[in-house]
Amino acid sequence: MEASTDTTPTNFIRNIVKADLEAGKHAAIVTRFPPEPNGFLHIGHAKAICLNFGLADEFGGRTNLRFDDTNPLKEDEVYAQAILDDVRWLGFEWDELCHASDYFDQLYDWALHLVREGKAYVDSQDADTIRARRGTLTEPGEDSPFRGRSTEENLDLFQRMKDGEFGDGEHVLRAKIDMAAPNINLRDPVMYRILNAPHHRTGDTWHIYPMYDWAHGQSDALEHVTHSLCTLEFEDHRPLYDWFLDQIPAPSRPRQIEFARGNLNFTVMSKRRLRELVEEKHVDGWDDPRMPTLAGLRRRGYTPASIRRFWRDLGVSKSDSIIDMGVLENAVRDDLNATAPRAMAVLDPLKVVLTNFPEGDTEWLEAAVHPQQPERGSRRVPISREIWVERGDFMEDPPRKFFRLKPGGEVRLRNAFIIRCTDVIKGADGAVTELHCELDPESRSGMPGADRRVKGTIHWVSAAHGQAAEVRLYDRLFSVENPLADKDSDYRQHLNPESLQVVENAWVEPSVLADGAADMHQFERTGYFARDRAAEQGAKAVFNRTVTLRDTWARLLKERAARG
RNA sequence: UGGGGGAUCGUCUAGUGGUAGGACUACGGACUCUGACUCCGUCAGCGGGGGUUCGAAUCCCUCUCCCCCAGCCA
Repeated sequence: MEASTDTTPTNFIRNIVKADLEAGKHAAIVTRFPPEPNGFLHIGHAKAICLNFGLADEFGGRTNLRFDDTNPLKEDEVYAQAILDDVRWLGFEWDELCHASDYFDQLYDWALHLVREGKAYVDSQDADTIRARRGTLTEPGEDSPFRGRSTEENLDLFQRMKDGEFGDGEHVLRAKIDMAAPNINLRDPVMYRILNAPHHRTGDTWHIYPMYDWAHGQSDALEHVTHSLCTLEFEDHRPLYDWFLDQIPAPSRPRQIEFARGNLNFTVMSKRRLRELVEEKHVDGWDDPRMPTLAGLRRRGYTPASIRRFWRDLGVSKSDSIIDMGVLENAVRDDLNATAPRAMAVLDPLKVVLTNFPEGDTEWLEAAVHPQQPERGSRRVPISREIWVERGDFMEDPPRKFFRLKPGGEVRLRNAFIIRCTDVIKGADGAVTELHCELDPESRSGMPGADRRVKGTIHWVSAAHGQAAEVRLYDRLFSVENPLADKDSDYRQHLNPESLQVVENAWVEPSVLADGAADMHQFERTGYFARDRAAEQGAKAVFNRTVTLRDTWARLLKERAARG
């Protein structure tokens, strides 16, 4: 995984763990990652994954992957499978694979215990009534008329709830705590609801299902989890978490610690909204490369290492944050810059005829797989009389400091020769259709004359050898930083209509599609690209642009334009 | 106006009484057969007001702003 020389930045949770270990509270820590299998994991989940697994790795502890599968109405096996895949892809392996549903029997027994102790009762009010009587943020709730039921009656009713004698919603089991508690979670929270629905793992066995609060802490205790890490919104559930643990003969005593979610700008990060985007076809599935899901990022070309490093570098705290997407992009660039083999691809082709290159000839040039890592060897790149260059690399009437091709100007063809533009050919509409250039044979890469310096270097692909490819360019999914900020408009209104741009006729050099070629490349000067085999229909290769390279020139132009 | 949290460079984050540090971004420069990378340098911050103290991001008071909670969701 990470190089051992990397130092782990500390944070308040790590400090707690360290202190607990030093104090001898635990022989070893146990953490857990507890997703509900009701959707795909996103980059925010990766924070929790890295935190939990990272802590256990660092301190020699264990981490369980536990499916919090207490609501059969929302859950599905396909999500569970996707979650497993994503966690493994991220680079982590769990010690035990657990399910809250594994504990349904134990939970039921403990609930019986609470009933017998007079700490839980069957409430037969309907949902609306329960809600109405819960009180408000400022007013206390009122006791249910069923709150005083006898233990015998509670036991009988609860048994029959379990046996499936009732319809959905007819009764619930509630903890008897305090209807006037200022913390609403303590106003006799529901422990079980009747759901006559099959569960993806327990089938038709159960007609009642435990609520989150009644399942989570107990599951932690059963697994001997020492540090139960969750996000901030559960902070005011902690008193309840502790209360439930106090009522049962728990086999261990876990501690809940909350940290802030990591939000990214220009996207949304709730499963509910991501599901909407998928179901309403605003994107092409959970693994659409524009999605912040791990499946989407993977398809986009993000590497596990870059995501791990991203979260490690950001740290963990309790303050709300919105992380700039640029930070994530920078993390992949960094990783890919070191690992991705280089190649040339032309996305917006303009034909160049090398007038003094013999017709029908092919010359094979040597080009480094990675210029900073000569040990990775070289690839062979063919050139012929006609080549493609990037349309944007030529300007007939260029601005100041334009180092690329212009009439009469010289530029180096990356890995090849210096050429001079001698003619600009235009179509009837005045648009440039073709360039005639003369190459300087002395300036060939690797030859004595190669050290002649020209200011610009551009990439190219031999027209006779280039492979046709489709390239998909991505921009941010939303056009505003925080799509949820405006309470008056729906976040979907802020979807960026230009988040996907399909380039049908790009050309890539042959090495990119050769046998055994990597799926990940840096197309020099344009960005990092991931082969998307799943998207390929016929023979044509498809590439997703993971991220662009930093482009100081483009930024300069933008600034100039802004200044007028 | 109930309860629970939070506020430190643009962003993320260290720092519980002793010169406010790092990372990313931005900016300037060097290098360059990728206007990339790398290297060097620069800018930039303790929400406000009081108080305690020789000394306060840190302790006290007060104000402001932000987030979460009234699912038989998690």
